[in-house]
Amino acid sequence: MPARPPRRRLPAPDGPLAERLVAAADDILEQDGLAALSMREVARRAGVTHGAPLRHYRSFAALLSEVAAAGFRELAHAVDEGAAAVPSGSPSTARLAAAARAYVACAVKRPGRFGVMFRPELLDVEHPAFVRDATHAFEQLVRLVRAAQDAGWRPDTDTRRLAGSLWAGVHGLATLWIDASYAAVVRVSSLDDALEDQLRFLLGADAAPGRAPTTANHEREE
Amino acid sequence: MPARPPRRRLPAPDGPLAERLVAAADDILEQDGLAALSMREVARRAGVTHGAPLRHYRSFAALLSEVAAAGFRELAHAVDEGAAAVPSGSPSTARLAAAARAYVACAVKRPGRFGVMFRPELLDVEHPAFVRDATHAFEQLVRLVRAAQDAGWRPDTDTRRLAGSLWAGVHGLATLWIDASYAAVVRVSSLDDALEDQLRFLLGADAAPGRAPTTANHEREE
DNA sequence: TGTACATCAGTGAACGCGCGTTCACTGATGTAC
DNA sequence: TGTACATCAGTGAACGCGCGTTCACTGATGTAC
Repeated sequence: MPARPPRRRLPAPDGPLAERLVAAADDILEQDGLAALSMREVARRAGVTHGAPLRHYRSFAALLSEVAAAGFRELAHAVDEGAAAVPSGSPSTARLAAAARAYVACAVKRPGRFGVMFRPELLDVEHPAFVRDATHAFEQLVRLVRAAQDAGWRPDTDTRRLAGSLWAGVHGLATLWIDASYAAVVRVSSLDDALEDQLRFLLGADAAPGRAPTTANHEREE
Repeated sequence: MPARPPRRRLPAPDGPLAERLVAAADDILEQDGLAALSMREVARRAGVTHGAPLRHYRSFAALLSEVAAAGFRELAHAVDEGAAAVPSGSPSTARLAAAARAYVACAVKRPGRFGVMFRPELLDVEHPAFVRDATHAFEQLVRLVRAAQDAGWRPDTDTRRLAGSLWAGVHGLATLWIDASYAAVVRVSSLDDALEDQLRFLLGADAAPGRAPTTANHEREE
């Protein structure tokens, strides 16, 4: 009977476990979706036993809140980059349109994580990083809206509320696209098309000038 | 030792079990939320053993699809009633605004069920009643949009796409309100306020004339 | 009116599963002396 | 340079739970004769 081999430590993992766990959760969300996400699966993916994560996060909800916070950070960064890439001198709404495109692209690129960010029943909504990063993302949108107002767009509307309206308009398209409801009933060939429609609707033709509505099909009563 | 009492049939339930199961699922969603919803809990609530539902629905997903279909039917009905209550002679967008208010009211009244309607991973998205009722609800919106176009609102935009844009704009507010994200960052005192903002943003001042934007607070750069 | 039979909705035990969390432990590491 | 000690991240067994689905059954009901 062979002697039981001495228990060895695995080679050092590639980083502090706390961060690797968040990365593992992201992987699971991207590859297998929210339904496959659990504390135990995260531990498996990170190469530790299922008790280990609880040394770093008080609960599964706390880990998910960290995942959501990271999602808001990446979202804010993508939106910022999108808006910053618009040349100065563009119409007042052009930066908002670019921000909206970045928002939707980010959501659709990682729909699982995006979903977690808006599922408070899975999260600890008091989690400091979550509150901080979600708030920060919205404040950034407020700044973009304010700049557009300073450049003449809807100057008489309350800035935060205007930001909220724009957010809801863009967020609605993102979620309806992700859950496949939009494409199931609106006859549209791609998300890009739907998004440009939405931007023209929300911001006007200046913001999404690429396609003129020449193909409009106004279904008239017979 | 007392003789075991003869097993008796319970008194006849108040309706065919298939329908009672959907009603029980609705109850659970309303009272305890989606997290509490399971095949077994539905059976418990309906007063039958947990095997019974499978005589009527092939799977839990099939039952949920029936719940979602009923949700779309009720949504379509509420939207229709809301739009129909607008007196003729009102501005072209007034009916759309009323429809949007009904949509949001319906969503917020039963947030659990509304959530299920847009969670394809829980449903059998090929379920005939689900497909039929979801499609029908959207087609009804298309008719309202077409009527508004006939009355002069955005006449040069493709009707279905315009309906899709409006839907996304209203749906986004509903979901962000339900998951508490909206109120967490936008300073708004009630859903009604947020909704009127949204309608003014999406449809213009004619649609939501109640509140003039006199309290606008354009946060200017310092 | 009575009897034999088929139907089938609902029962309840069982299967096999994965979950979040707890907890006594081990063993590598860093620190104090 | 060597020793004693405390720390604590990670282990792995266990707890108790609920889940969706299967399946042989029972027993009330409707039908055929």
